[in-house]
Amino acid sequence: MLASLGHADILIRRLERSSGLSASDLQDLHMLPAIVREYGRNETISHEGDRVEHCLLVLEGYVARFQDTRDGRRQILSFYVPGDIPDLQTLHLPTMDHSVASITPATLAKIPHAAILDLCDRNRIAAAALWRETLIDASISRTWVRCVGRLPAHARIAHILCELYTRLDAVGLAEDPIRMPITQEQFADAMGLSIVQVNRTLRDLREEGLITVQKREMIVHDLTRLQKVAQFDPLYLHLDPALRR
Amino acid sequence: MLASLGHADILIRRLERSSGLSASDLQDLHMLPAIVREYGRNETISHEGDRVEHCLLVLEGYVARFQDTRDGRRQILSFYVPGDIPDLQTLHLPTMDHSVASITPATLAKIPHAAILDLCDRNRIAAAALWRETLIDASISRTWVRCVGRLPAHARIAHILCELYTRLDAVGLAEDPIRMPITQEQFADAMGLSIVQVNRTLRDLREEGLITVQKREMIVHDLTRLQKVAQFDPLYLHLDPALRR
DNA sequence: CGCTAGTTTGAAAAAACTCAATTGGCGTGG
DNA sequence: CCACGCCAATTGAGTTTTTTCAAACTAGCG
Repeated sequence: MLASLGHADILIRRLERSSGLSASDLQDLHMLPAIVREYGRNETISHEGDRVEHCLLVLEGYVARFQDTRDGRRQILSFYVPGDIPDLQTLHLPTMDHSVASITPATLAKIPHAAILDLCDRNRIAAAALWRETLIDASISRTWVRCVGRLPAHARIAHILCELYTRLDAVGLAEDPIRMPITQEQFADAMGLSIVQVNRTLRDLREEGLITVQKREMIVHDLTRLQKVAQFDPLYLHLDPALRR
Repeated sequence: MLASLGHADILIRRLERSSGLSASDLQDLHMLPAIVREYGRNETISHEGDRVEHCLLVLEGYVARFQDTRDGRRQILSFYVPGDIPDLQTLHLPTMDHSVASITPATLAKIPHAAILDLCDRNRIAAAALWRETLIDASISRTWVRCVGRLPAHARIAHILCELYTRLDAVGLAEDPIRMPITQEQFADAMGLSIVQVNRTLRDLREEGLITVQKREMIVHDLTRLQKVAQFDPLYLHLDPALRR
């Protein structure tokens, strides 16, 4: 179905928080048409090499971007939660340089590039907010480079946990205990580790009393200490209103 | 000195190629004021945590962005060559989430954010071109995540060589033999390896006849085979005009 | 000529990986 | 309701990759 979506609401709330804009600046977003679709777990939504003409807005569930290596290994490049647009860069780079997949059952809205570009022409403030979102996405990738390139396994795992916790918290989705529907294989593919290593690292973090895991739910017991282990500094998420222009 | 720079030329030429725009669309860029400054080798130009009000345009030399870890290790996040703007994201994220340093003697132009933002308001086409540049930068970071996270040492080194060669070639700077003024320590910090490992890997690549290194100059003998070792696909650099909108 | 920064090599240690087997949870079909 | 099967988590053991440490070597420069 093609509908003038109330689904813009989640995007508006997101941009209000992340860019510190008022809802009135973003009213135009309500005009964006979208096709809403549900996906099962582990469905590939778009492929590296595709030319796309829509952006994907996550409404529900978790989504990831990834690239594969020739020998069939996978590197997850980032996780996305409701309110995120995993492929916003396709607005100006319509050829996908990576793939997108659901990692839980998920609901996504497909919004035509043409509509977003048109909106950007009419509303500079919204345009700047969207540009800013792509810049934060880039900042997250840079920090992953540092994380994967220079941190030992236990710090990497702690880091991704801190990031997910902080990002979910920023959009009001961090219940406690926090649901963490990510498999150990996915953590491994995200942090450049083997499944076995992830498993042992999680055990260690458990034994140190930093987290508890039961039935896909993760309880962060000691965020401060977890951040210390992770060398986690939330600066790169650019969430702090005091640091905005 | 604050001057209406002819230094815009290098930027214009760059955006012409990368965005497929005509020089007339970009005439406005000549209006950008800039402070030109020279730096020595290994000078830190801006620091993580700084709030900045200018962007840096590389006119000459090589520049890198990096983050440090608590124990004093360093991760280089990307390299920049003439025509690049290493911190274009500060337009909308004025707090630096990483540092910038010269890795050779370098000349940079400092361009005030206000002037660029003003230009973007007046010239949509230039604005889109700049947005696009930040998106390519993000794409490069994502590919580095895959590279560092999932490729063995010899593929990582081959990959960064292919990337530098291709990017230099794209702006007409890839002479043959190509000058590669990057130390083994910098390769190590870029690819998440130890200096020793980089040295041994370069030796192996040399022994396989893929490259020659003498006096800081690197000759790529067999780009095709090097790309194969690296699993290098230039798609992520988004250089191909055929793939543009 | 001696200093420095960078490169190179050997050897031992550490981190992480692979392989292989087992366990546990959960949904489905009988 | 139970058994089966599947996917994910877990554990042990041996191997590989990469790191660390230490020392020698080299080239450029004042």
